[in-house]
Amino acid sequence: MTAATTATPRARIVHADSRAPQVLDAAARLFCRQGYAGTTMREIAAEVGMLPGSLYCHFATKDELLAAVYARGVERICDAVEVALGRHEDPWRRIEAACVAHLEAILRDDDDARVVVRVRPGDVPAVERALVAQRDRYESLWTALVDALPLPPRTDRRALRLMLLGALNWSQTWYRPGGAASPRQLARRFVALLGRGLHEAPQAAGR
Amino acid sequence: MTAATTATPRARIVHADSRAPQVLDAAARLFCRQGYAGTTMREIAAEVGMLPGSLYCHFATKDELLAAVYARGVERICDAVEVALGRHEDPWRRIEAACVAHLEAILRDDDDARVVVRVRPGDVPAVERALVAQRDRYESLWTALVDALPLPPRTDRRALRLMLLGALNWSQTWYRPGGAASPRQLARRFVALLGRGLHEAPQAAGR
Amino acid sequence: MTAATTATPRARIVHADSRAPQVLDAAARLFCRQGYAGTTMREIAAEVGMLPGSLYCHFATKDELLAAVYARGVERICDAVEVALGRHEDPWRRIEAACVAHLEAILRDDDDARVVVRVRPGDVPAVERALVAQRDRYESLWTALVDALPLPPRTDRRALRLMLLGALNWSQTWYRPGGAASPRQLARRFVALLGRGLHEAPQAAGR
Amino acid sequence: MTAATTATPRARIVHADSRAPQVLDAAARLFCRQGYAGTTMREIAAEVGMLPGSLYCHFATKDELLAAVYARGVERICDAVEVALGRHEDPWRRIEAACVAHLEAILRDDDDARVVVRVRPGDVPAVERALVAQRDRYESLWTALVDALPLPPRTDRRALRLMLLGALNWSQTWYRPGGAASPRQLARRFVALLGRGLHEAPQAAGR
DNA sequence: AATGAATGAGACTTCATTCAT
DNA sequence: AATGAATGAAGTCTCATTCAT
Repeated sequence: MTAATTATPRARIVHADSRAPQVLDAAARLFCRQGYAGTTMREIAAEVGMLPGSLYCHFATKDELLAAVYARGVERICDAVEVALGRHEDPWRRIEAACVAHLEAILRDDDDARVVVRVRPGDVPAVERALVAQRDRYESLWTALVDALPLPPRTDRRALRLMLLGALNWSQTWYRPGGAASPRQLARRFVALLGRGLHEAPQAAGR
Repeated sequence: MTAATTATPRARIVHADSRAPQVLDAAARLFCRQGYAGTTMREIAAEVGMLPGSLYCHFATKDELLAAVYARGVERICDAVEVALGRHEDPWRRIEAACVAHLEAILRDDDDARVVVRVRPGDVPAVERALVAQRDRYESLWTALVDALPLPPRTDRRALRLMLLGALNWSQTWYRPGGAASPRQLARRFVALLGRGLHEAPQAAGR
Repeated sequence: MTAATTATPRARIVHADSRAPQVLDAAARLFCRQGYAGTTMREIAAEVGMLPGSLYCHFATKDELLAAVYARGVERICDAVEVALGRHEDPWRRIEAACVAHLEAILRDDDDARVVVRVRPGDVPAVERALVAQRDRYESLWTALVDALPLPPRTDRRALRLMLLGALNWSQTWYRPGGAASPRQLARRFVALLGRGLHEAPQAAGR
Repeated sequence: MTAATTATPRARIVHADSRAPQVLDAAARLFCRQGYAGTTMREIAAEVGMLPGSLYCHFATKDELLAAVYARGVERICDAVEVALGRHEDPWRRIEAACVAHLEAILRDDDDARVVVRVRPGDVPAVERALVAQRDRYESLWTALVDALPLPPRTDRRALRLMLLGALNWSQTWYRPGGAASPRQLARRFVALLGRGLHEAPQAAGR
């Protein structure tokens, strides 16, 4: 943190009492609970205590509202991961930290982040490009992380990245808070499974 | 055996040309392309060349139509995996075969199977129970597969199962046919990544 | 009753096992419970254990089905009233007996009779004529009954008839079986109220 | 008091030209012409020159629209009767006035009032309670009116009330404007029939 | 006499969105 | 920035009815 301290809000010329953020919050909450197509503008408005028409003071269309939520979500995950990365230098430690941050973001109450995993860009053609671009920006970060790993020769790094992110993202499907493992533990176990190798040492059964 | 036997088992007044299967096909196609909420009964009907109301001769509600598609999908994946398993005895070979069968089912043109991965049961409360029950039936098969693996002591077998299935299922999100790797190759790479161990040092084991 | 005795059914050429009567029963039951517009052919069919299309083996349209029920209903009320009239000669006794018979018919389980009171002919233009004609046939009977009463000069006999029948018919709106008074009692009280005169004798308050 | 007062009490952003009343009018007109089940939202909308969906700006469901019409109807009848009662003190005069007011309300062009008699609450389960409650409110007024009558001992006052109201209400079934008697005349005749006593012998009393 | 599938119209209702105020 | 009313299209589903079998 630099000079600008807590009390002094950044001088954005947005009316201080704009309720756009509230709208985004509500939309995020509903999108990630019910999906995009399963959520109506009415519901979002009701959640904020507005009338449906009023939403259009802040966002031109439902699609754009999603895009805004999505952007915030990617931002949050990026931030979380970057903060986590800042604490480690070892490549395996770094990827583990990234997994923990990613999983915490998409499993906990950060609705924006969860939307990024929940909503398929292809379902909203009008903004598909924008969504994919944002998601790609984030995933390139993972490409770098995986590339930095010291791996056995001929390891398929792309498959590794996809496997890891896939496992993490899919967990949103079955994870329920208060379950056996916390997001942090879960992330670590996934990484451990990959790192250690599962073929029993002695048997070397292989093919 | 008299005259009226083999050819006409009991087809008497059965209207053999029910178009229910076509409806299921169309529904599966659209559900997995556009999602459940994003698909309309109108579209399904149009795809079969029926009027929307005619769909209700075969399925009482949209929800039930989904449930029927879903059931067929689980059936198909189960069958595919079981057939694949029949060819192997070694636990690692078996799980690899299951991964290949699973991935081929949910990435190729088997729309029913793809719907199982695409649609979240929680999005359709009216039939959530039914969907989850079917999916669970299938997943228990995986629990057995993972349990059969000879693994280092204290390996978290649940995490392993979730990781593997998660990675497979999520691939539906990004996979495009004609890509770099076929479903079969992809599945094998995922399994290989897990089996070998990626830490450089004791890379001795493996295939 | 003439020669044709009980065991020998009149030689109608209707197939003895026709289920048309069952259909009529079911239709009557539902029409008088839910009204005409509020009852569907599906419901009627289900009540008889048929499919909707099968109803059309017996009745060409829903309207005609109503007309048939209605006809049976008028028939039943007429019969009941005529039987009741057969037992009395005194005009007041006769009208009281008619009221009792009428009320018992439209309040008890005779669904056909109840439909006659429940359904407004005007709601079913296609058969309105037929319904009204049948109802009129019955009401002419009441005109005769009222005309036969020895009444004070200048009594409005038409108003009397309308009032009496109106009170009787409307009771279908509020009457619940098992209530304070039976249909028979109720009918008698109505007649008594009319016959006795309610102005208190001595006061002669009137206008 | 400053400038901005009297003329604009609080009308600020109130869109004064709501068409809800027009919708109610149209609904009442159609409900009492065709019955509740026999009337469609389309028809109502067309009658007001709206699109069907626009009706839902004002009423959440067809049922609620009926409830609103019904409420207005009860209100109107109550008002009419109470106004009529205000002019009389003699109990017989009062009940006669009530009958006249009631009958004029449900036979003339007050569609709201007519709906109250036309529609059976039991046909619309979702709002049955509300309708019955309103109707009961009105009928309690009649209980009081009848109780106030000086009647021969042991007269069944409940039967009297039901008979009178039944006769009045049922007249909606057969009455056609421009007929022999006006609603006012009809009501008076009904009351007269009850008051005088119709047995020939002691016809002394009366008007 | 009855079935099962389908029709075609239309039911009620909801959707995202617009716009004058 | 927000409202209340409205739009126009479309949503799921139901209706009476038809017809080959």
